[in-house]
Amino acid sequence: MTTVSAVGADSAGGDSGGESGVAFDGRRARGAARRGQIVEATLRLIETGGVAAVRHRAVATAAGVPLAATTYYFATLDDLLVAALTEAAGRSAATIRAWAGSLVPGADMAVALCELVARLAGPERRATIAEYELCMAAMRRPALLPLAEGWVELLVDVVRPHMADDLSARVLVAAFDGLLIEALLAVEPPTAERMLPVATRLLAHGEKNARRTRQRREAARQG
Amino acid sequence: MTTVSAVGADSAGGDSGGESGVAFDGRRARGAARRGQIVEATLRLIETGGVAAVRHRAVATAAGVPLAATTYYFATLDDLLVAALTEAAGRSAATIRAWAGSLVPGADMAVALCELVARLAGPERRATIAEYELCMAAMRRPALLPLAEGWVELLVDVVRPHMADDLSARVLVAAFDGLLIEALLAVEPPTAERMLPVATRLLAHGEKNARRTRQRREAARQG
DNA sequence: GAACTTTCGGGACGTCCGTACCACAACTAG
DNA sequence: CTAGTTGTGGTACGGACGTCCCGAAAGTTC
Repeated sequence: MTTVSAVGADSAGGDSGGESGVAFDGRRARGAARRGQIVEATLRLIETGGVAAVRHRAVATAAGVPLAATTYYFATLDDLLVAALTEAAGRSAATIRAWAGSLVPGADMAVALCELVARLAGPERRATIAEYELCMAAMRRPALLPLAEGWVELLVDVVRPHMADDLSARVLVAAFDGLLIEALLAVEPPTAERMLPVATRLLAHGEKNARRTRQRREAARQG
Repeated sequence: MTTVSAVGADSAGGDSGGESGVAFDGRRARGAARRGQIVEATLRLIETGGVAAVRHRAVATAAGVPLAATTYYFATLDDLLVAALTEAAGRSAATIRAWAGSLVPGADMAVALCELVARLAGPERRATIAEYELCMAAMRRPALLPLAEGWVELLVDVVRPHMADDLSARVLVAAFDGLLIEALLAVEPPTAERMLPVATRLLAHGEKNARRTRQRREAARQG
């Protein structure tokens, strides 16, 4: 819920004292909370209206704060988008992490992936589109591009422990991206069953290999 | 070059006469040309500044036409985006068609795909981003979504004659989409070689199968 | 208490936007 | 020729926008 922003206190002036930790300033605490409200409202706004709908006034209304609060915490609209992208990346990684964590060792990876994609393109379609829109926005802003790239790397890192090797993790993420964007472009989101044939082929790099590595991993876990 | 718009004459009033073909109205011809200029300028604008940069005034300046010309041919900005998306989809399909046509029967599909993706994410990066942005814009506009979905189907149709079967074509397009979006999100576009391992695994559905079908196809071509 | 920092919030400025209007030119049809 | 249609383009209007400013309030430190 709370924003774990990487930007920190940038618009604030400067630390008052030296290196001693500021005990606890109630003002800053409430300020951070409000900042989180604004970021969350921004994400909600992107979900309903796209990145184009992100304006100071709209964000202020959605967050229930006065107009000046948005310019106080985010000097420019780009800063606000940076914060939103960071937050969205974190949420997305959490989603994938939860999915990866619920994988059972013996199950078919393609089936699990299709279920994830179907969910992201169906019930959670709006949030997914918001994430992709933020990625697109990042392509045009050199400052945001590393963040978006790190997003992909984060996904790879999240699924890596559940895969046989590094390459398999990258293959899975690539297949995930390909399936997801096509599912998002469909007039009505495809079911997991409909995507399964494609996903199976995408992830079937000779099933023998995969099964052997899987068994090796399980053996290592038990031994 | 010329716009093959599906919208036709919508902002014009109505046909003057009955069903007889209008012989040749020089005004309409020049009007269509100007319309094409405007669409092309819009695409150029999207390449450099994104969909957000599409404004009547900016388009007019880029196309070298007065402001009123843009509102004359496209009643609203959305109409202009529809035309741009249609045009972009056509160009994209032409690119893929050219690529598919240059495939040699025995060559490695993964290598060819990586070269295509490297080109689209490297030298032609801006145009590719423009296409994806238009797709994203389509996700929010019910009127445009079928067009974007048709785009994906078009890609499948284009590569289908070069593939063993229907499923292979869909797999290829999905891998293409996944690789491309990740390549676009990289800070510097990856080389074809760097993507090759992932692409190879994505397209390797048991190499035996593929080789057998390929040989069958070649035999059918020669016999 | 005083002095200071931080947050708050109303308001205003200049700019750019979409769109509409309208007189006029180019052209065709009769 | 006249009448009618179609393209042209300068201009203007109401509104929304990003951003800045500055006084007030809340809170902290001494």
